[in-house]
Amino acid sequence: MTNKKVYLEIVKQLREMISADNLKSGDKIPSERELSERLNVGRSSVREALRALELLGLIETRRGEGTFIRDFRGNQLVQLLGTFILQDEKAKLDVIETKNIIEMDFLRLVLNKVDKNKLSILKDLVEDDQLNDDQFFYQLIEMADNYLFSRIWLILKDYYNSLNLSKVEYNRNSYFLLLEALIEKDEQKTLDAYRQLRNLSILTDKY
Amino acid sequence: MTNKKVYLEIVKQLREMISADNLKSGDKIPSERELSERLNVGRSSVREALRALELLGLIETRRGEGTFIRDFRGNQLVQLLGTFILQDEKAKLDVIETKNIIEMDFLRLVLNKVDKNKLSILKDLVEDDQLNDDQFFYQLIEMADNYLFSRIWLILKDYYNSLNLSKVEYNRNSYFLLLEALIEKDEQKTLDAYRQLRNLSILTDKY
DNA sequence: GAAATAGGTGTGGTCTGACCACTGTAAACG
DNA sequence: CGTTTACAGTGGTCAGACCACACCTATTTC
Repeated sequence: MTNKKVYLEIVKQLREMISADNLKSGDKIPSERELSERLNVGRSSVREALRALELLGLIETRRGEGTFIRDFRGNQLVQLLGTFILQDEKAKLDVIETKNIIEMDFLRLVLNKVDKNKLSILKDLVEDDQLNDDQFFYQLIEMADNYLFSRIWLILKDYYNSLNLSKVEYNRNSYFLLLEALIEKDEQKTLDAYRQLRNLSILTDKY
Repeated sequence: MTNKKVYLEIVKQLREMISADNLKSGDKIPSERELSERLNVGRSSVREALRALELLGLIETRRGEGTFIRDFRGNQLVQLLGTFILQDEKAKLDVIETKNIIEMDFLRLVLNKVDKNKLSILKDLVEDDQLNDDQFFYQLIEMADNYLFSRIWLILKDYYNSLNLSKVEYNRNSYFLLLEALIEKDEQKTLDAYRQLRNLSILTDKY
């Protein structure tokens, strides 16, 4: 029964190894040759496993040095998938809609954790034209303090920007209104300000 | 300049090849040996690329037959990542919070496109205990008609399930309340019903 | 003639050995 | 003591070999 693929078994072994030795990001894992010997498999099989994990962004290899565990949290794999998937028109509309929804979500999150100081600083930045739209929302999303959520937004942002939509010129005033609404902790007003910012009306009636 | 890794180049080539030939899921891609020859690289490098894509779930290989493009939609990569990544507690909380937020989002989406027939059918299914929680929400999310959003939820669901949280026993009644609220197009009532279903209260005050 | 069989071909799966490019370090040198 | 050099270890790549398996086809068998 040579049923199971060796490289998958190696992936599994590696996972256990990492867990057992409590390895963290930055730590070195055994060399390909050593793994090959220890696990009684060919080096090519080890490499297949490592390359797969590398593409997933779980490890990092440096020639002449070795293979290291990576900080998983920036899983770029979704972007990889994105370039494979996003194609038809409906998908584009979905991106736009989803991005808007997510942005409203973290506006609500921010409402719960309003930090007037940070918002004030942000206001100054807008005043000095220091930020573009992405950067503005990135500042906000950081306040929401949810890493996973940030990731989703970052990916959506990339998707969105890759759509090459005609850029709408926003006026600074819209951002001010939004920030003020946040400071006032007024959800309705905040979301209204957002809709105005994005020129939303019909489709997103409830949003 | 042997800078770029060959296997990454192969991944890229494959992507272009798939795009150019308009290959869809189920289609066969050239054999390892043929790719090796056509791209002037060693077969082992081709294999490294293919194994990586396989682990990502983008292709499927069948010994004796060949390598085929897979239906991307079934993202099993999440499980892999899940077991690798989700470690610290904050990350887990983020997953939970995010999943809840997303679910509320598509409840709102559904509110805009209420289809009483479908909701009625869903009600019957719940009545007959045909669905578990995931399936219930999957039915709802389909009504929201946003593929990208569905994908995000599916991923979150997988993450969530890989957390191995103690299962809360939901009672059917909560689902009924939720469905009724949807049918009535009452946003407040819908979200309240959802919170009750998930036993949310404090943290998600605004939600 | 139809069905069962055997063989051939093509495919992925794995291993081995070889060589290259690069890094870090210890030994040799000045 | 500082600099240079040589070497060992590591990842990167390739070529060739063999195995296991799936499929098709020609042959045999009934």
